[in-house]
Amino acid sequence: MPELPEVELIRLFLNNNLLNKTIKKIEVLNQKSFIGDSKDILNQKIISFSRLGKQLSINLENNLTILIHLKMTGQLIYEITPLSKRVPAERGIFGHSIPLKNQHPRVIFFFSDKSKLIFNDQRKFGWIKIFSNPELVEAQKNIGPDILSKNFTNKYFYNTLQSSSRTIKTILMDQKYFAGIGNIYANDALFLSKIHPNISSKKITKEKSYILHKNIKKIIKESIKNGGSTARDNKYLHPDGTSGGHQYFFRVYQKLGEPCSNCSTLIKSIKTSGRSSFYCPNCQKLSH
DNA sequence: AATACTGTTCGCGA
DNA sequence: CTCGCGAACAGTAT
Repeated sequence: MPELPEVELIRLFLNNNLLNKTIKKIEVLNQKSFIGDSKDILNQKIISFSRLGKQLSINLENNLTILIHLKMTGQLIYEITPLSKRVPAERGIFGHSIPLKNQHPRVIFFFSDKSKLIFNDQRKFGWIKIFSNPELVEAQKNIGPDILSKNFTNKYFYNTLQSSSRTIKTILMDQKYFAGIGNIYANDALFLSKIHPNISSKKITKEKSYILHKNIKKIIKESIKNGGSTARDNKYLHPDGTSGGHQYFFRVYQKLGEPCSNCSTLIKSIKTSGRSSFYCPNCQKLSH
């Protein structure tokens, strides 16, 4: 479920709450969700958190990394007692508590102070893997520059778009080119840039590419400020169980049949290599 | 009741 | 190499 903004918010939360804590116990409730030997990370202190695109790294004292991918329905929920010790989430102005029902715990980490981090994952697509440094580099070598990194330059962006005739939305969501964009932010960034999702990537002009590059960064940062997107069925929650607020600012994503905020034409939905694309047929023409 | 849909990515075969 | 499509899985909506 989560894209870059949601994973980044989780990273910030965990950095505020879990830094320097020691892993005391790990319960694996679904074998498929945890790859590696949990004994390797027992009694290890957490020294930092990092992120590449949608992947979250928990870096340990012994140089091993716990790499987490939440895929469609993964959640990380942090429970601590007493509650008063919890540092609030950075969740924007709309955050409110969501009752934790229909959870699907797959892996639970217990820490020295009795707090615990629960990995929920309804559909079991997500995973947690243990890596050494060289293994991590190898595992991430085919992932493109993170949207928020300085390597995500305008020039690299345009050159990449020129390199393929697949649809622009497919390219935006392909993590080997740029890391972090998923279906929500691809839809809304294309709308803001007045680009049809199914136009051939190499047909994007330099000027349009510049606008799209700017809008991608804008919308990703905007979502982080708004606390990320808690869309259908509360599949994204902050680790303290509160909701995000960016869903109230969706432009076209899941807005089928609603009027375009720009011209009031009704939003349409089509498929782009198997995924739903939402767009305004008036603002986002096929022939730009 | 059966089918389609869902915030993701990987592997297969063309 | 590139591409599109189904699979991995569980739940809800039509």
